[in-house]
Amino acid sequence: MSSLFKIIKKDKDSFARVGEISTPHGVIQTPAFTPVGTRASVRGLDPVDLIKSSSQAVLANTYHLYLSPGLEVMEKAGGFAPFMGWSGPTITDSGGYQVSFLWDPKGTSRKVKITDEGATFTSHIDGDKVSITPEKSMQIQSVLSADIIMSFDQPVGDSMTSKQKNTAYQRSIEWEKRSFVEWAKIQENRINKQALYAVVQGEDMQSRRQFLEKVMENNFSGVALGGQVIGSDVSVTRQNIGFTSDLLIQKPVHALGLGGGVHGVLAAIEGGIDTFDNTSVTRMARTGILFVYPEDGGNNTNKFKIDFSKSKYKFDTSPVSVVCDCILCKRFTRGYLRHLLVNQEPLAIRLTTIHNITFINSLMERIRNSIQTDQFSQLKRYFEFEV
RNA sequence: GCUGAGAUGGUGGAGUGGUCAAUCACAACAGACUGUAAAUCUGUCGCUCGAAAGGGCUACGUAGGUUCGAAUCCUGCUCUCAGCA
Repeated sequence: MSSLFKIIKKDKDSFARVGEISTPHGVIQTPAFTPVGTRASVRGLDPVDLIKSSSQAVLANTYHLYLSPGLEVMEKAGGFAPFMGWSGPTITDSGGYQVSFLWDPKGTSRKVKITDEGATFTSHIDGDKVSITPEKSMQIQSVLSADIIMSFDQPVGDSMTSKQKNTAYQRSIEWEKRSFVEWAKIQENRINKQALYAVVQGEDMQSRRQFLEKVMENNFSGVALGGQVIGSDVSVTRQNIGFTSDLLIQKPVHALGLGGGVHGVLAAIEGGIDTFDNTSVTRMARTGILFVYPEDGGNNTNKFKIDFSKSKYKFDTSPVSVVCDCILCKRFTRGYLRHLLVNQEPLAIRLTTIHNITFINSLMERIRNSIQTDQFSQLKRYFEFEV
């Protein structure tokens, strides 16, 4: 298991590092972005699109795939990756986040009951009563068969009272311990061994560190940062991640749901993040908001994002980006893209999703190269990121 | 030409005497989007003054009329659509 992660080069000025995560399905060069394919599909893209946009791994979701199509289908397919035709490395989330946060986004009265045993909730698909425990999550994730899986936790939400937060911390530690035990048992009978990451909660550096020390009494393969918002506030991110990473020198660190765009990514990597997922990269793409480089008009003010559905791009014959080499930028104009977006042509989703994933992946490649050549600072300046 | 129906804001389409600057949808514009129930969600959407509360003005084809009061009732005109010739 110790061969899971190898650090190749450390940045001289920060916790950033270049490394390799070796999985049964290939190597992930880190730092890396892992696109989210919730239901065994990165919306709009097929596996060839993913490879062409330099994606190294795909993250799918326990909660969604458990509810539909269900374990029987997943079992027969041999996991979600073969099911979707993806042969590279994979990650699954544990379902903890969905169970806690996504049960009632529309105000309907779906109920989630969380006890020390686990979470019971109503399926958003057919109203069935479903329950997920730490053990169950491990069993499901074994069937989904990702290379890297997450322990089952109860995320700490901003709206919780301090008492609720405390309960969630304690419960998560317990749940993760149980996740670890179940995982260890399951792995004995698996051919392709899965790596298990502990999910670390925490509102500030202190609580995160305490949590980490506690949860790592079990020898998890890696660590995922969850709960607290990461990325969107650069200074908070720096403190949070930079602080904890000194305990994680040899473990791969994943950021669950890393926000904040280009600067959020830079801050997190500076803090020692090795991999991260994010849904807004692909979600924003679908609404026409695309990442652009400084050469294309990206700057600190627009956060390196431009909404190409705006009518001012109607007659624009230039490409989205002169730097990017994705199919959208190589073959089509901004005006054509706007046309596709405004008229809701399905092609728009594919092209914009390819672009945003390509952008983030190539940002990752630049970061890896810059760390290797001691030029990470220059890269940060290029993106107007305060060093 | 006759008969019938109708003309409402960028568009479709509610409203049939006061609570209508006018339901709603779409478009447009602005904003949000962290482990994806998100090709979603939120706001604005006649003009104008105001930070806001709120005020002023102009509006429901057009010209008149009835009424304390009309998008809503009456008459003329213009136009559109359907049926008959």
